Amino acid sequence: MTLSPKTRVPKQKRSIDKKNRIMDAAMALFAQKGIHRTNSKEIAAEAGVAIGSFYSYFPDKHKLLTEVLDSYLCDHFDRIWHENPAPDSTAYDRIIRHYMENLLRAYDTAPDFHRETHVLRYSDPDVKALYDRETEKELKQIATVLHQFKDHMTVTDMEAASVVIHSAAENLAHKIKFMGSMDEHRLVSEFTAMIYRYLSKDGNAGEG
Amino acid sequence: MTLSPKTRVPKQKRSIDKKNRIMDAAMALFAQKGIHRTNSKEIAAEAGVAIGSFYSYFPDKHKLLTEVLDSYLCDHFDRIWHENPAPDSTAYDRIIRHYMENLLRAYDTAPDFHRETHVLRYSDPDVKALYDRETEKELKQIATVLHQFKDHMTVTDMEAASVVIHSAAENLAHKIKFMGSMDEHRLVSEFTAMIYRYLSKDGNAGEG
Amino acid sequence: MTLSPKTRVPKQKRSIDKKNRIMDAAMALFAQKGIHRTNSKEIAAEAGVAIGSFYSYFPDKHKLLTEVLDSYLCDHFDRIWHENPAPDSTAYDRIIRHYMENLLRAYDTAPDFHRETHVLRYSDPDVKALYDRETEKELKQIATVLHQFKDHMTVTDMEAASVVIHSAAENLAHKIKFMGSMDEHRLVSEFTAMIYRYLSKDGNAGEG
Amino acid sequence: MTLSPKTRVPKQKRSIDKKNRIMDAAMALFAQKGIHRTNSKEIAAEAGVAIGSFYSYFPDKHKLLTEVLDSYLCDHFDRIWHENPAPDSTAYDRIIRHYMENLLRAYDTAPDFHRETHVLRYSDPDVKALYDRETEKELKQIATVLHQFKDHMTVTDMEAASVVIHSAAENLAHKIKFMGSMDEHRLVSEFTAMIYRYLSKDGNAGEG
DNA sequence: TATGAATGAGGGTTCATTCAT
DNA sequence: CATGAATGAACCCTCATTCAT
Repeated sequence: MTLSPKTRVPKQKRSIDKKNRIMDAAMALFAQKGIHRTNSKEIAAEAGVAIGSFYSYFPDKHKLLTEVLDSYLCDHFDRIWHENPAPDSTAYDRIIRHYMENLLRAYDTAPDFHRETHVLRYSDPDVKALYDRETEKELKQIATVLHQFKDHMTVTDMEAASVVIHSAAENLAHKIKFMGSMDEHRLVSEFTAMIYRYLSKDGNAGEG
Repeated sequence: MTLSPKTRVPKQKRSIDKKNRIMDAAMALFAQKGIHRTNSKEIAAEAGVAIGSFYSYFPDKHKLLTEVLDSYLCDHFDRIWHENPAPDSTAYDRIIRHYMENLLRAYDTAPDFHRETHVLRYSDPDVKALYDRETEKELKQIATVLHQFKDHMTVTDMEAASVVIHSAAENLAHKIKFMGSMDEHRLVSEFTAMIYRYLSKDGNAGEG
Repeated sequence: MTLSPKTRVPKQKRSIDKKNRIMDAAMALFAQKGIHRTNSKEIAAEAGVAIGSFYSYFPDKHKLLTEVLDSYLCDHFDRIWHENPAPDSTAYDRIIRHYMENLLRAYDTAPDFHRETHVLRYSDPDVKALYDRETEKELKQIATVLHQFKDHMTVTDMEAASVVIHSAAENLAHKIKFMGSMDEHRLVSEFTAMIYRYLSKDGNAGEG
Repeated sequence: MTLSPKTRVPKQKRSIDKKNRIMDAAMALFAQKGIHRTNSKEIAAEAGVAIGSFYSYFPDKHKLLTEVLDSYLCDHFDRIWHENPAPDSTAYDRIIRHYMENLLRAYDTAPDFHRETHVLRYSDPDVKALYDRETEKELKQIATVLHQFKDHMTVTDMEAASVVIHSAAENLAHKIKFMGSMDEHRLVSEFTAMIYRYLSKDGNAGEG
């Protein structure tokens, strides 16, 4: 009886389920068929919901996308950094490899969805904003780790270093997960080597 | 890095016949307004051509896109590798920096078009094929350069190294050119440092 | 023009029960946003009532409209004829001017609502029926007044005269209240002159 | 081959026919079923045209309406003032009656369409603009006529007089043509009497 | 060969009304 | 009786592509 906002704010369990059903259906279809090859009617049908319900939970198709993406990216971040914590070790190469492996595993939840939204990053301001937020969070984490080892490192511009490392890792993950580039194991090893030698004061030691 | 500096056939200023006029118009509009916000009528109008002519030169809109992209990527490759040949030097860091700078300059011709097509790479098989071909060419170039200096390098899996380097460079270029990430100069320096230390047998020397 | 000055039952401030709250809300929104730009959910929300309740008081949106209009038109009539009784005078021009002024004042209660429903008169049979009833009442009043002064008048077809006068007055009111036509005062004076000379046996006397 | 405007400007005979077919179909349907009960597909179907053609001639449904109305109102004006010129007489009442009769006849072309658009006058700015222009033209004509007879008239505020007369005539026409009010002949006579006595210096003469 | 009028499937969104809780 | 989630027909409009001229 309060002056209701235009889109329903689900309060009852049944409703929350429904909103989630729509989001799940959307995520699945976006991944399967691509985002702009999926229309709102299909999403509603896949969720087992009338088209009218769709529009009572989301003001439009685009807002649905950003809500799904928002939720996905939060999960994604947690999977990289919280689900499987880094080994408490001074073997930096272990930490680097662990990071890259976690990153790759994080993509396994919904690689197609990630790919489909990632491409919108460059053309859709709302999607860009969400990815930028995610990138900021990632950069902060990387910078924190770099800081811990700063006495053993040659790098001085930590901020730039974070960007370069993040950028390299991200695109490598995309090559592996989106394009099936080469053997994953070989690339992880090479990436680990690259970052290790880049950071390490004496470039020779390492895993093996 | 002396690979055939054969003069690049200038593909710009080719507004000679109708087909080329259409391709130029498409490229301009795709860059300006985005690929799926540009419709075939607009392209024909911009090219000063009837919509019917459009369809006598291209079976459909998608084929137009791939032809334009094909031509663009050939140019792009030449701009990176042939337009401004690498210094004949053993100062590897110079060569690395030179590569990254050339790469960034190559994007300046049509950054918006590059961005717009790049995103389709992940969802459109034909676009993917063209980018894959381009990537193959790039990897071969990088591998060739690595080979020249293999005695001064720690790296053994050259193929993996090429992928990792290319991947890092490409994404950094995208961050800089598509997203306006940080200061270009700082990132180029940091990238150079990363690759240099990664490859170099003794990780300490370098530019400065 | 002394027709029963029985005190008008104040229909405003009737926000007592749900049904009245809904009717008030509807009237306000119809006026504010236009009738077909107002949907049933908004009315329910504005009334602080569930949409389900709406439909337990009114079989459909259209019935709500006609009930609101019915009530409004009764008010409207009272405001013209009972609220501010005509001067007991033989100066006919005074009486004419008084009528027109009362009419204009009556519109001030809810000009936007009046305008919005008035237009439906021509396309909606139920709305037409209500307005026709209202018009009948008005015509009767005008005829009664004309009758009182029949000895001083040239007019013989009183029924036709009533229609012509009512019609002129009504449309002038709409021009003034709905369209902001010209200066109200000038038009009222000119209308008074027109009707006065039309009715009066010697066309020259009058107010000034 | 000129940079084409978004909606087709018909140049060939066939196209002009088509645009006219659409406008005629729209006018017929608007009259028959009401403006907002007529959808664009129906109009296209009635005109024997694909929905896509509809939208190549008109940017949207609303523009179609205003174009049809524009054309209709120009016709309407001509029918009142040019088709059947007023008698060259000094019998003012003849002129008044002639005006009212012409006005009524003008409505006979498309009374339902007139009614349907007239109601939008109060809520649609573009429709209002067209009707306002029409009203201006009418007022000018009336003022011109009044001017011709100014020596025989009592009225001094000609502008206000024009508005009052036009307003009375218009609404009377609506009552007669839209609502079937009373006998047309009686009302025309009474209207003629009213205006004649209103204007005439000695209020007694006249037709009969 | 060139033209541009014509096509119509398809997409996003609204809202009056119902009915299970 | 009150609630508000659910429904789905209906609407407006776009645009890749065809084909008669």
